[in-house]
Amino acid sequence: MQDKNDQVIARLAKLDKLREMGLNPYPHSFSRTHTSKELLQSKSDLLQSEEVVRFAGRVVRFNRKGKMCFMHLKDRFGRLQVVAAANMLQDDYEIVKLIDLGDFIGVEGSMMETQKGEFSVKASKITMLSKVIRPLPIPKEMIDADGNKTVFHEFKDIDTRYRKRYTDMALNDEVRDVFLKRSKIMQSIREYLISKDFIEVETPTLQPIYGGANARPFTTHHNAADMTLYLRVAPELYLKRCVVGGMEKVFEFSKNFRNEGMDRTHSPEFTGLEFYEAYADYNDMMVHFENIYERACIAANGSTKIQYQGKEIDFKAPWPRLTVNEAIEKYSGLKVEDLSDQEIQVELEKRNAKLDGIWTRGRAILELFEQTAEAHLIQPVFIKDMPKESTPLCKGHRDNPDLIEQFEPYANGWELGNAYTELNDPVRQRELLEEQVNRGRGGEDETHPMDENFLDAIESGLPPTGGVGFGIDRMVMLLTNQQTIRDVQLFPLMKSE
RNA sequence: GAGCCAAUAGCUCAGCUGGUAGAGCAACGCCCUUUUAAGGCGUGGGUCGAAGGUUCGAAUCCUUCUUGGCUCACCA
Repeated sequence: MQDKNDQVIARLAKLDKLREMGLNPYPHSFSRTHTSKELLQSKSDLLQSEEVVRFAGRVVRFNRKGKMCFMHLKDRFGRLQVVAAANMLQDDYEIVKLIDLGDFIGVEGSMMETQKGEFSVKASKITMLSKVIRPLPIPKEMIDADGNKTVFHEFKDIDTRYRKRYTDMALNDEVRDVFLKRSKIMQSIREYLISKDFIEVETPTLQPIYGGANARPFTTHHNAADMTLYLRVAPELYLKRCVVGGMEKVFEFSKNFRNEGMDRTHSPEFTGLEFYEAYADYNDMMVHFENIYERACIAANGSTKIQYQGKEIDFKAPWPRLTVNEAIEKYSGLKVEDLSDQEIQVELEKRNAKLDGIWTRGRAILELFEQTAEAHLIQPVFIKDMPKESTPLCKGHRDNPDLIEQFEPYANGWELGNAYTELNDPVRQRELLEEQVNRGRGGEDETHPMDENFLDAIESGLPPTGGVGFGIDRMVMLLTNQQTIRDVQLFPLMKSE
Protein backbone atom coordinates (compact mmCIF):
# COMPACT_ATOMS: atom_id res chain seq x y z
CA MET A 1 0.00 0.00 0.00
CA GLN A 2 1.03 3.55 -0.65
CA ASP A 3 1.18 5.35 2.67
CA LYS A 4 2.39 3.40 5.65
CA ASN A 5 2.05 5.43 8.78
CA ASP A 6 2.68 4.27 12.33
CA GLN A 7 -0.91 3.21 12.73
CA VAL A 8 -0.89 1.00 9.67
CA ILE A 9 2.37 -0.58 10.79
CA ALA A 10 0.93 -1.28 14.23
CA ARG A 11 -2.12 -2.97 12.70
CA LEU A 12 -0.04 -5.08 10.32
CA ALA A 13 1.96 -6.28 13.34
CA LYS A 14 -1.27 -7.30 15.06
CA LEU A 15 -2.31 -9.11 11.91
CA ASP A 16 0.93 -11.13 12.00
CA LYS A 17 0.36 -11.90 15.64
CA LEU A 18 -3.13 -13.25 14.96
CA ARG A 19 -1.68 -15.52 12.29
CA GLU A 20 1.09 -16.65 14.64
CA MET A 21 -1.64 -17.62 17.09
CA GLY A 22 -3.01 -19.93 14.38
CA LEU A 23 -6.04 -17.76 13.72
CA ASN A 24 -7.41 -16.66 10.37
CA PRO A 25 -7.95 -12.90 10.57
CA TYR A 26 -10.21 -13.13 7.50
CA PRO A 27 -12.50 -16.14 7.98
CA HIS A 28 -15.00 -17.05 5.29
CA SER A 29 -18.23 -16.52 7.17
CA PHE A 30 -19.86 -16.07 10.54
CA SER A 31 -23.37 -17.17 11.31
CA ARG A 32 -25.27 -14.64 13.39
CA THR A 33 -28.27 -15.58 15.47
CA HIS A 34 -29.32 -11.96 15.94
CA THR A 35 -28.75 -8.49 14.57
CA SER A 36 -28.48 -5.59 17.00
CA LYS A 37 -32.11 -4.76 16.29
CA GLU A 38 -33.25 -8.31 17.03
CA LEU A 39 -31.29 -8.43 20.25
CA LEU A 40 -32.92 -5.23 21.45
CA GLN A 41 -36.35 -6.44 20.42
CA SER A 42 -36.03 -9.61 22.51
CA LYS A 43 -34.21 -7.87 25.33
CA SER A 44 -36.22 -9.12 28.31
CA ASP A 45 -36.51 -12.69 27.02
CA LEU A 46 -32.82 -12.91 26.36
CA LEU A 47 -31.90 -11.49 29.75
CA GLN A 48 -34.05 -14.11 31.41
CA SER A 49 -33.18 -17.15 29.28
CA GLU A 50 -29.45 -16.48 29.10
CA GLU A 51 -29.65 -18.00 25.65
CA VAL A 52 -26.38 -18.04 23.76
CA VAL A 53 -26.41 -15.53 20.91
CA ARG A 54 -23.98 -14.82 18.09
CA PHE A 55 -23.63 -11.19 17.04
CA ALA A 56 -21.23 -9.43 14.69
CA GLY A 57 -20.28 -5.93 13.64
CA ARG A 58 -17.65 -3.28 13.37
CA VAL A 59 -15.90 -2.14 16.54
CA VAL A 60 -16.79 1.54 16.97
CA ARG A 61 -15.96 2.12 20.61
CA PHE A 62 -13.36 0.66 22.82
CA ASN A 63 -12.76 0.98 26.49
CA ARG A 64 -10.08 -1.28 27.90
CA LYS A 65 -10.00 -1.61 31.59
CA GLY A 66 -7.19 -3.92 32.54
CA LYS A 67 -8.40 -7.45 32.17
CA MET A 68 -11.75 -6.33 30.96
CA CYS A 69 -12.90 -4.51 27.85
CA PHE A 70 -16.09 -2.79 26.77
CA MET A 71 -16.74 -2.48 23.07
CA HIS A 72 -19.57 -1.22 20.93
CA LEU A 73 -20.24 -3.27 17.80
CA LYS A 74 -22.14 -1.62 14.99
CA ASP A 75 -24.18 -3.46 12.41
CA ARG A 76 -26.58 -1.97 9.85
CA PHE A 77 -29.30 -1.48 12.45
CA GLY A 78 -27.35 0.11 15.26
CA ARG A 79 -24.77 -0.44 17.93
CA LEU A 80 -24.66 -2.69 20.95
CA GLN A 81 -22.16 -3.15 23.73
CA VAL A 82 -20.02 -6.25 24.17
CA VAL A 83 -18.43 -6.95 27.55
CA ALA A 84 -15.23 -8.92 27.14
CA ALA A 85 -13.72 -10.09 30.42
CA ALA A 86 -10.49 -12.08 30.66
CA ASN A 87 -11.88 -14.66 33.06
CA MET A 88 -14.81 -15.40 30.75
CA LEU A 89 -12.83 -15.49 27.54
CA GLN A 90 -9.70 -17.31 28.68
CA ASP A 91 -7.40 -17.60 25.65
CA ASP A 92 -9.71 -15.49 23.48
CA TYR A 93 -8.75 -12.48 25.57
CA GLU A 94 -5.50 -12.46 23.58
CA ILE A 95 -7.64 -11.61 20.54
CA VAL A 96 -9.24 -8.73 22.39
CA LYS A 97 -5.79 -7.25 22.92
CA LEU A 98 -5.29 -7.24 19.15
CA ILE A 99 -8.56 -5.53 18.25
CA ASP A 100 -8.51 -1.99 16.86
CA LEU A 101 -11.32 0.43 16.23
CA GLY A 102 -12.83 -0.43 12.87
CA ASP A 103 -12.24 -4.20 12.99
CA PHE A 104 -15.12 -6.53 12.25
CA ILE A 105 -15.52 -9.12 14.99
CA GLY A 106 -18.05 -11.75 15.95
CA VAL A 107 -18.99 -12.60 19.51
CA GLU A 108 -20.79 -15.44 21.19
CA GLY A 109 -22.30 -15.12 24.63
CA SER A 110 -25.40 -14.42 26.64
CA MET A 111 -27.10 -11.10 27.25
CA MET A 112 -26.60 -9.13 30.44
CA GLU A 113 -26.98 -5.67 31.87
CA THR A 114 -23.99 -3.83 33.23
CA GLN A 115 -24.04 -2.13 36.61
CA LYS A 116 -25.09 1.07 34.86
CA GLY A 117 -27.87 -0.85 33.13
CA GLU A 118 -26.51 -1.06 29.60
CA PHE A 119 -27.79 -4.05 27.66
CA SER A 120 -24.71 -5.97 26.52
CA VAL A 121 -23.42 -9.25 25.17
CA LYS A 122 -21.30 -11.00 27.81
CA ALA A 123 -18.78 -12.59 25.48
CA SER A 124 -17.66 -16.17 25.98
CA LYS A 125 -16.03 -16.34 22.56
CA ILE A 126 -14.56 -13.72 20.23
CA THR A 127 -13.76 -14.19 16.55
CA MET A 128 -11.82 -11.78 14.38
CA LEU A 129 -13.84 -11.46 11.18
CA SER A 130 -11.82 -8.86 9.33
CA LYS A 131 -8.71 -7.16 10.62
CA VAL A 132 -8.62 -3.58 9.43
CA ILE A 133 -5.17 -2.21 8.67
CA ARG A 134 -6.06 1.41 7.98
CA PRO A 135 -7.13 3.58 10.90
CA LEU A 136 -10.75 4.66 10.69
CA PRO A 137 -11.39 8.11 12.15
CA ILE A 138 -14.22 6.89 14.31
CA PRO A 139 -15.59 9.82 16.28
CA LYS A 140 -16.45 9.74 19.95
CA GLU A 141 -20.01 10.38 20.86
CA MET A 142 -21.62 11.64 24.01
CA ILE A 143 -25.32 11.35 24.66
CA ASP A 144 -26.46 13.62 27.46
CA ALA A 145 -29.38 13.15 29.84
CA ASP A 146 -31.80 14.66 27.33
CA GLY A 147 -30.72 12.22 24.65
CA ASN A 148 -28.85 14.83 22.62
CA LYS A 149 -25.90 13.43 20.77
CA THR A 150 -22.65 15.33 20.65
CA VAL A 151 -20.00 14.03 18.26
CA PHE A 152 -16.36 14.81 18.91
CA HIS A 153 -13.69 14.90 16.22
CA GLU A 154 -16.24 14.06 13.57
CA PHE A 155 -14.94 12.88 10.19
CA LYS A 156 -16.13 15.82 8.12
CA ASP A 157 -13.68 16.91 5.45
CA ILE A 158 -16.08 17.12 2.52
CA ASP A 159 -13.57 16.27 -0.15
CA THR A 160 -12.32 13.16 1.65
CA ARG A 161 -15.83 12.06 2.50
CA TYR A 162 -16.89 12.00 -1.16
CA ARG A 163 -13.69 10.29 -2.24
CA LYS A 164 -13.93 7.74 0.57
CA ARG A 165 -17.66 7.31 0.71
CA TYR A 166 -17.21 3.83 2.22
CA THR A 167 -15.63 5.45 5.24
CA ASP A 168 -18.16 8.25 5.24
CA MET A 169 -21.04 5.77 5.31
CA ALA A 170 -19.41 3.59 7.91
CA LEU A 171 -18.96 6.55 10.25
CA ASN A 172 -21.78 8.96 9.52
CA ASP A 173 -25.16 7.34 10.03
CA GLU A 174 -27.00 10.27 8.41
CA VAL A 175 -25.20 9.55 5.16
CA ARG A 176 -26.31 5.95 5.12
CA ASP A 177 -29.85 7.07 5.99
CA VAL A 178 -30.00 9.21 2.86
CA PHE A 179 -29.24 6.18 0.72
CA LEU A 180 -31.69 3.99 2.62
CA LYS A 181 -34.34 6.59 1.85
CA ARG A 182 -33.22 6.73 -1.75
CA SER A 183 -33.82 3.00 -1.96
CA LYS A 184 -37.27 3.32 -0.39
CA ILE A 185 -38.17 6.13 -2.80
CA MET A 186 -37.15 4.09 -5.83
CA GLN A 187 -39.04 1.12 -4.48
CA SER A 188 -42.23 3.11 -3.91
CA ILE A 189 -42.09 4.48 -7.46
CA ARG A 190 -41.57 1.03 -8.91
CA GLU A 191 -44.43 -0.39 -6.83
CA TYR A 192 -46.79 2.39 -7.91
CA LEU A 193 -46.08 1.98 -11.61
CA ILE A 194 -46.24 -1.80 -11.49
CA SER A 195 -49.53 -1.58 -9.59
CA LYS A 196 -50.83 0.54 -12.47
CA ASP A 197 -49.75 -2.17 -14.92
CA PHE A 198 -46.62 -0.49 -16.27
CA ILE A 199 -43.83 -2.70 -17.59
CA GLU A 200 -40.25 -1.96 -16.56
CA VAL A 201 -37.92 -1.99 -19.54
CA GLU A 202 -34.26 -1.34 -20.26
CA THR A 203 -33.21 0.59 -23.34
CA PRO A 204 -29.72 1.30 -24.67
CA THR A 205 -27.22 3.40 -22.78
CA LEU A 206 -24.82 3.22 -25.70
CA GLN A 207 -26.55 4.83 -28.63
CA PRO A 208 -25.43 5.48 -32.20
CA ILE A 209 -27.59 8.63 -32.22
CA TYR A 210 -28.53 10.54 -29.09
CA GLY A 211 -31.74 12.42 -28.52
CA GLY A 212 -34.74 13.03 -26.32
CA ALA A 213 -33.24 16.02 -24.57
CA ASN A 214 -31.35 19.02 -25.77
CA ALA A 215 -28.05 18.27 -24.12
CA ARG A 216 -24.44 17.70 -25.02
CA PRO A 217 -23.55 13.99 -24.94
CA PHE A 218 -20.47 12.02 -23.93
CA THR A 219 -18.90 10.41 -26.95
CA THR A 220 -17.21 7.04 -27.02
CA HIS A 221 -16.00 4.56 -29.59
CA HIS A 222 -16.73 0.92 -30.19
CA ASN A 223 -13.52 -0.66 -31.39
CA ALA A 224 -14.78 -3.85 -33.03
CA ALA A 225 -17.53 -2.10 -34.94
CA ASP A 226 -15.36 0.99 -35.44
CA MET A 227 -18.26 3.29 -34.72
CA THR A 228 -18.84 6.39 -32.69
CA LEU A 229 -21.34 5.87 -29.87
CA TYR A 230 -22.96 8.28 -27.45
CA LEU A 231 -23.98 7.76 -23.86
CA ARG A 232 -27.67 8.45 -23.65
CA VAL A 233 -28.88 11.88 -22.60
CA ALA A 234 -32.44 10.55 -22.17
CA PRO A 235 -34.33 7.31 -22.86
CA GLU A 236 -37.38 9.01 -24.37
CA LEU A 237 -36.99 8.05 -28.02
CA TYR A 238 -36.49 4.37 -27.19
CA LEU A 239 -39.38 4.23 -24.75
CA LYS A 240 -41.69 5.62 -27.41
CA ARG A 241 -40.51 2.84 -29.72
CA CYS A 242 -41.71 0.43 -27.00
CA VAL A 243 -45.15 2.02 -27.11
CA VAL A 244 -45.13 1.76 -30.90
CA GLY A 245 -44.40 -1.93 -30.36
CA GLY A 246 -47.57 -2.33 -28.34
CA MET A 247 -46.24 -2.40 -24.78
CA GLU A 248 -48.71 0.41 -24.00
CA LYS A 249 -47.37 1.27 -20.52
CA VAL A 250 -43.62 1.30 -19.96
CA PHE A 251 -41.15 2.86 -17.56
CA GLU A 252 -37.43 2.92 -17.11
CA PHE A 253 -35.07 4.10 -14.41
CA SER A 254 -32.37 5.45 -16.62
CA LYS A 255 -28.85 6.61 -15.93
CA ASN A 256 -28.44 9.62 -18.18
CA PHE A 257 -25.18 11.30 -19.06
CA ARG A 258 -24.73 14.92 -20.01
CA ASN A 259 -21.40 16.44 -20.85
CA GLU A 260 -22.07 19.80 -19.24
CA GLY A 261 -21.20 21.75 -16.15
CA MET A 262 -21.26 20.33 -12.64
CA ASP A 263 -22.76 22.20 -9.74
CA ARG A 264 -24.98 21.74 -6.73
CA THR A 265 -27.88 20.41 -8.81
CA HIS A 266 -26.11 19.01 -11.86
CA SER A 267 -23.98 15.94 -12.15
CA PRO A 268 -22.58 14.47 -15.38
CA GLU A 269 -24.41 11.25 -14.62
CA PHE A 270 -27.78 11.16 -13.00
CA THR A 271 -30.82 8.95 -12.74
CA GLY A 272 -34.02 9.74 -14.55
CA LEU A 273 -37.37 8.06 -14.51
CA GLU A 274 -39.50 8.17 -17.61
CA PHE A 275 -42.86 6.52 -18.14
CA TYR A 276 -45.23 6.44 -21.10
CA GLU A 277 -48.85 5.42 -21.25
CA ALA A 278 -50.79 4.73 -24.43
CA TYR A 279 -54.28 6.24 -24.81
CA ALA A 280 -53.51 8.78 -22.06
CA ASP A 281 -52.78 12.50 -22.21
CA TYR A 282 -50.91 15.00 -20.08
CA ASN A 283 -53.79 15.38 -17.63
CA ASP A 284 -53.52 11.68 -16.81
CA MET A 285 -49.77 12.10 -16.39
CA MET A 286 -50.27 14.84 -13.78
CA VAL A 287 -52.28 12.40 -11.70
CA HIS A 288 -49.55 9.78 -11.89
CA PHE A 289 -46.89 12.32 -11.09
CA GLU A 290 -48.51 13.77 -7.99
CA ASN A 291 -49.34 10.26 -6.76
CA ILE A 292 -45.76 9.12 -7.24
CA TYR A 293 -44.33 12.12 -5.41
CA GLU A 294 -46.79 11.86 -2.55
CA ARG A 295 -46.10 8.16 -2.06
CA ALA A 296 -42.35 8.57 -2.33
CA CYS A 297 -42.48 11.30 0.28
CA ILE A 298 -44.41 9.06 2.64
CA ALA A 299 -42.04 6.16 1.92
CA ALA A 300 -39.05 8.29 2.85
CA ASN A 301 -40.48 10.40 5.68
CA GLY A 302 -43.73 8.83 6.81
CA SER A 303 -45.59 12.02 5.93
CA THR A 304 -46.51 14.13 2.91
CA LYS A 305 -44.84 17.12 4.57
CA ILE A 306 -41.13 17.75 4.51
CA GLN A 307 -38.79 20.42 5.72
CA TYR A 308 -36.38 21.48 3.03
CA GLN A 309 -33.72 23.88 4.24
CA GLY A 310 -36.20 25.47 6.62
CA LYS A 311 -39.15 25.55 4.23
CA GLU A 312 -42.13 23.32 4.81
CA ILE A 313 -43.39 21.69 1.64
CA ASP A 314 -46.49 19.50 1.48
CA PHE A 315 -46.59 17.00 -1.38
CA LYS A 316 -50.12 15.88 -0.64
CA ALA A 317 -51.99 15.20 -3.88
CA PRO A 318 -53.74 16.67 -5.79
CA TRP A 319 -51.52 19.61 -6.69
CA PRO A 320 -52.85 22.82 -8.24
CA ARG A 321 -52.61 23.26 -12.02
CA LEU A 322 -51.65 26.62 -13.51
CA THR A 323 -50.99 27.51 -17.10
CA VAL A 324 -47.80 29.40 -17.86
CA ASN A 325 -49.84 32.51 -18.56
CA GLU A 326 -51.82 32.15 -15.34
CA ALA A 327 -48.61 31.78 -13.37
CA ILE A 328 -47.14 34.93 -14.90
CA GLU A 329 -50.31 36.83 -14.10
CA LYS A 330 -50.48 35.48 -10.57
CA TYR A 331 -46.96 36.60 -9.68
CA SER A 332 -46.57 39.76 -11.79
CA GLY A 333 -50.09 40.89 -12.70
CA LEU A 334 -49.12 40.81 -16.38
CA LYS A 335 -51.70 39.47 -18.79
CA VAL A 336 -49.51 37.97 -21.47
CA GLU A 337 -52.41 37.47 -23.87
CA ASP A 338 -52.96 41.22 -23.95
CA LEU A 339 -49.32 42.17 -24.45
CA SER A 340 -47.72 42.81 -27.81
CA ASP A 341 -44.33 41.26 -28.62
CA GLN A 342 -42.84 44.67 -28.02
CA GLU A 343 -44.43 44.97 -24.58
CA ILE A 344 -43.22 41.51 -23.58
CA GLN A 345 -39.69 42.49 -24.58
CA VAL A 346 -40.00 45.63 -22.45
CA GLU A 347 -41.07 43.54 -19.46
CA LEU A 348 -38.04 41.28 -19.97
CA GLU A 349 -35.69 44.24 -20.17
CA LYS A 350 -37.17 45.64 -16.97
CA ARG A 351 -36.03 42.44 -15.32
CA ASN A 352 -32.57 42.45 -16.93
CA ALA A 353 -33.41 39.30 -18.84
CA LYS A 354 -32.25 38.68 -22.34
CA LEU A 355 -33.02 35.99 -24.83
CA ASP A 356 -30.15 34.09 -26.46
CA GLY A 357 -30.71 33.01 -30.03
CA ILE A 358 -33.72 33.80 -32.10
CA TRP A 359 -36.40 35.99 -30.53
CA THR A 360 -39.84 34.43 -30.68
CA ARG A 361 -42.90 35.35 -28.71
CA GLY A 362 -43.07 31.88 -27.19
CA ARG A 363 -39.49 31.85 -25.97
CA ALA A 364 -39.94 35.34 -24.58
CA ILE A 365 -43.02 34.23 -22.63
CA LEU A 366 -41.11 31.29 -21.18
CA GLU A 367 -38.33 33.63 -20.12
CA LEU A 368 -40.87 35.97 -18.56
CA PHE A 369 -42.32 33.02 -16.66
CA GLU A 370 -38.88 32.13 -15.29
CA GLN A 371 -38.27 35.72 -14.29
CA THR A 372 -41.60 36.33 -12.59
CA ALA A 373 -43.01 33.06 -11.30
CA GLU A 374 -40.40 30.36 -10.87
CA ALA A 375 -38.94 31.51 -7.57
CA HIS A 376 -42.40 31.60 -6.00
CA LEU A 377 -43.27 28.00 -6.79
CA ILE A 378 -42.35 26.54 -3.39
CA GLN A 379 -45.40 24.38 -2.83
CA PRO A 380 -45.94 21.69 -5.48
CA VAL A 381 -47.74 22.92 -8.59
CA PHE A 382 -48.09 21.87 -12.21
CA ILE A 383 -47.25 24.54 -14.76
CA LYS A 384 -48.83 23.62 -18.08
CA ASP A 385 -49.50 24.73 -21.62
CA MET A 386 -46.13 25.98 -22.72
CA PRO A 387 -45.62 28.00 -25.92
CA LYS A 388 -45.11 25.75 -28.91
CA GLU A 389 -41.42 26.61 -29.28
CA SER A 390 -40.62 24.73 -26.10
CA THR A 391 -39.97 21.26 -27.53
CA PRO A 392 -40.39 19.33 -30.78
CA LEU A 393 -41.66 16.15 -29.13
CA CYS A 394 -44.94 17.42 -27.72
CA LYS A 395 -48.38 17.52 -29.30
CA GLY A 396 -50.11 20.80 -30.01
CA HIS A 397 -52.68 22.06 -27.58
CA ARG A 398 -56.22 20.90 -28.35
CA ASP A 399 -57.66 24.42 -27.91
CA ASN A 400 -54.86 26.84 -28.80
CA PRO A 401 -52.50 26.53 -31.77
CA ASP A 402 -49.80 28.65 -30.08
CA LEU A 403 -49.45 26.22 -27.18
CA ILE A 404 -48.48 22.63 -26.63
CA GLU A 405 -49.72 20.11 -24.09
CA GLN A 406 -46.66 20.16 -21.92
CA PHE A 407 -46.41 20.49 -18.17
CA GLU A 408 -43.59 20.88 -15.71
CA PRO A 409 -44.10 20.08 -12.06
CA TYR A 410 -42.47 22.59 -9.70
CA ALA A 411 -41.66 22.60 -6.00
CA ASN A 412 -39.11 24.55 -3.96
CA GLY A 413 -38.68 26.79 -7.00
CA TRP A 414 -37.21 23.82 -8.86
CA GLU A 415 -38.43 22.31 -12.06
CA LEU A 416 -38.96 18.71 -11.02
CA GLY A 417 -39.72 17.12 -14.37
CA ASN A 418 -41.20 17.46 -17.79
CA ALA A 419 -44.20 15.81 -19.39
CA TYR A 420 -46.24 15.87 -22.58
CA THR A 421 -49.13 14.62 -24.46
CA GLU A 422 -46.70 13.05 -26.89
CA LEU A 423 -46.59 14.12 -30.48
CA ASN A 424 -47.70 11.19 -32.64
CA ASP A 425 -48.36 12.91 -35.96
CA PRO A 426 -45.41 11.59 -37.97
CA VAL A 427 -45.47 14.31 -40.59
CA ARG A 428 -45.51 17.05 -37.97
CA GLN A 429 -42.84 15.20 -35.98
CA ARG A 430 -40.51 15.12 -38.96
CA GLU A 431 -41.03 18.82 -39.62
CA LEU A 432 -40.25 19.77 -36.05
CA LEU A 433 -37.16 17.57 -35.78
CA GLU A 434 -35.85 18.87 -39.10
CA GLU A 435 -36.36 22.39 -37.85
CA GLN A 436 -34.37 21.54 -34.76
CA VAL A 437 -31.56 19.99 -36.78
CA ASN A 438 -31.38 23.06 -38.97
CA ARG A 439 -31.56 25.47 -36.08
CA GLY A 440 -28.99 23.70 -33.94
CA ARG A 441 -29.01 24.22 -30.30
CA GLY A 442 -30.17 27.73 -29.36
CA GLY A 443 -27.35 29.81 -30.72
CA GLU A 444 -24.68 27.16 -30.19
CA ASP A 445 -22.72 25.57 -32.93
CA GLU A 446 -23.67 21.99 -32.30
CA THR A 447 -26.59 20.43 -34.06
CA HIS A 448 -29.02 17.80 -33.01
CA PRO A 449 -28.69 14.70 -35.20
CA MET A 450 -31.75 13.38 -37.01
CA ASP A 451 -32.87 9.99 -35.74
CA GLU A 452 -34.39 8.38 -38.83
CA ASN A 453 -35.08 5.13 -37.00
CA PHE A 454 -37.14 6.99 -34.43
CA LEU A 455 -39.10 8.73 -37.16
CA ASP A 456 -39.63 5.38 -38.83
CA ALA A 457 -41.13 4.17 -35.55
CA ILE A 458 -43.47 7.12 -35.26
CA GLU A 459 -44.44 6.69 -38.91
CA SER A 460 -45.27 3.07 -38.05
CA GLY A 461 -47.85 4.24 -35.56
CA LEU A 462 -47.62 5.69 -32.06
CA PRO A 463 -51.00 5.61 -30.32
CA PRO A 464 -52.09 8.70 -28.41
CA THR A 465 -49.65 8.69 -25.53
CA GLY A 466 -48.82 10.61 -22.39
CA GLY A 467 -45.25 10.65 -21.10
CA VAL A 468 -43.32 11.94 -18.10
CA GLY A 469 -39.65 12.29 -17.30
CA PHE A 470 -38.11 13.46 -14.07
CA GLY A 471 -34.91 13.43 -12.09
CA ILE A 472 -34.60 10.99 -9.25
CA ASP A 473 -31.58 12.71 -7.75
CA ARG A 474 -33.37 16.02 -7.37
CA MET A 475 -36.34 14.18 -5.87
CA VAL A 476 -34.12 12.46 -3.34
CA MET A 477 -32.49 15.79 -2.50
CA LEU A 478 -35.87 17.31 -1.72
CA LEU A 479 -37.20 14.34 0.20
CA THR A 480 -34.04 13.87 2.29
CA ASN A 481 -33.25 17.56 2.81
CA GLN A 482 -29.87 17.43 1.08
CA GLN A 483 -28.36 20.53 -0.47
CA THR A 484 -26.18 19.07 -3.18
CA ILE A 485 -26.63 16.33 -5.72
CA ARG A 486 -23.39 14.75 -4.55
CA ASP A 487 -25.03 14.03 -1.23
CA VAL A 488 -27.61 11.79 -2.89
CA GLN A 489 -25.23 9.97 -5.23
CA LEU A 490 -23.20 7.23 -3.61
CA PHE A 491 -19.95 7.75 -5.47
CA PRO A 492 -20.08 11.19 -7.08
CA LEU A 493 -17.59 12.02 -9.79
CA MET A 494 -14.54 13.80 -8.40
CA LYS A 495 -11.59 15.19 -10.27
CA SER A 496 -8.37 13.25 -9.84
CA GLU A 497 -6.44 14.28 -6.79
C1' G B 1 -16.20 30.20 -17.18
C1' A B 2 -15.65 34.56 -13.09
C1' G B 3 -15.09 36.18 -7.96
C1' C B 4 -14.18 34.96 -2.83
C1' C B 5 -12.43 31.29 0.77
C1' A B 6 -9.79 26.88 2.29
C1' A B 7 -5.75 22.91 2.27
C1' U B 8 -0.78 21.92 8.76
C1' A B 9 -0.01 14.40 12.19
C1' G B 10 -4.60 8.83 10.70
C1' C B 11 -9.06 12.44 12.38
C1' U B 12 -10.55 17.46 14.31
C1' C B 13 -8.00 21.86 14.71
C1' A B 14 -4.31 25.94 16.75
C1' G B 15 0.03 28.28 14.96
C1' C B 16 -0.36 36.84 15.49
C1' U B 17 3.08 41.60 12.30
C1' G B 18 8.49 35.85 8.95
C1' G B 19 12.74 33.11 13.69
C1' U B 20 13.04 26.60 12.22
C1' A B 21 5.86 22.65 14.29
C1' G B 22 1.68 22.32 18.60
C1' A B 23 -3.06 20.36 21.19
C1' G B 24 -7.10 16.82 21.74
C1' C B 25 -8.52 12.20 19.85
C1' A B 26 -6.20 7.95 17.48
C1' A B 27 -1.32 4.95 17.77
C1' C B 28 2.78 2.63 20.85
C1' G B 29 4.52 1.07 26.26
C1' C B 30 2.96 0.46 31.46
C1' C B 31 -1.29 0.40 35.41
C1' C B 32 -6.54 -0.64 35.96
C1' U B 33 -12.85 -6.40 36.24
C1' U B 34 -18.74 -2.75 35.26
C1' U B 35 -16.76 1.61 31.64
C1' U B 36 -19.92 5.56 28.77
C1' A B 37 -15.96 11.41 25.13
C1' A B 38 -13.41 6.28 31.04
C1' G B 39 -8.85 7.58 33.78
C1' G B 40 -3.41 7.88 35.16
C1' C B 41 2.02 7.92 33.76
C1' G B 42 5.31 7.77 29.61
C1' U B 43 6.77 7.54 24.05
C1' G B 44 6.74 8.09 18.89
C1' G B 45 4.48 10.43 14.77
C1' G B 46 4.74 15.99 9.84
C1' U B 47 7.86 17.05 2.23
C1' C B 48 2.77 22.44 6.70
C1' G B 49 -1.51 20.51 -1.04
C1' A B 50 2.60 21.14 -5.31
C1' A B 51 6.32 24.08 -7.84
C1' G B 52 8.88 28.55 -8.15
C1' G B 53 10.25 33.41 -5.93
C1' U B 54 11.51 37.26 -1.96
C1' U B 55 14.65 36.76 2.55
C1' C B 56 20.28 35.46 6.58
C1' G B 57 15.76 32.69 7.61
C1' A B 58 9.04 30.97 4.91
C1' A B 59 3.58 26.83 7.39
C1' U B 60 3.45 32.35 7.59
C1' C B 61 4.88 37.18 2.29
C1' C B 62 4.53 36.99 -3.51
C1' U B 63 3.51 34.14 -8.27
C1' U B 64 1.70 29.91 -10.76
C1' C B 65 -0.65 25.28 -10.45
C1' U B 66 -3.83 21.26 -8.08
C1' U B 67 -8.10 19.88 -5.26
C1' G B 68 -12.40 21.24 -2.62
C1' G B 69 -16.23 24.76 -0.79
C1' C B 70 -19.46 29.13 -1.39
C1' U B 71 -21.63 32.86 -4.74
C1' C B 72 -22.65 34.10 -9.80
C1' A B 73 -22.88 32.69 -14.94
C1' C B 74 -23.83 28.49 -18.26
C1' C B 75 -27.09 24.18 -18.65
C1' A B 76 -34.72 22.91 -20.69
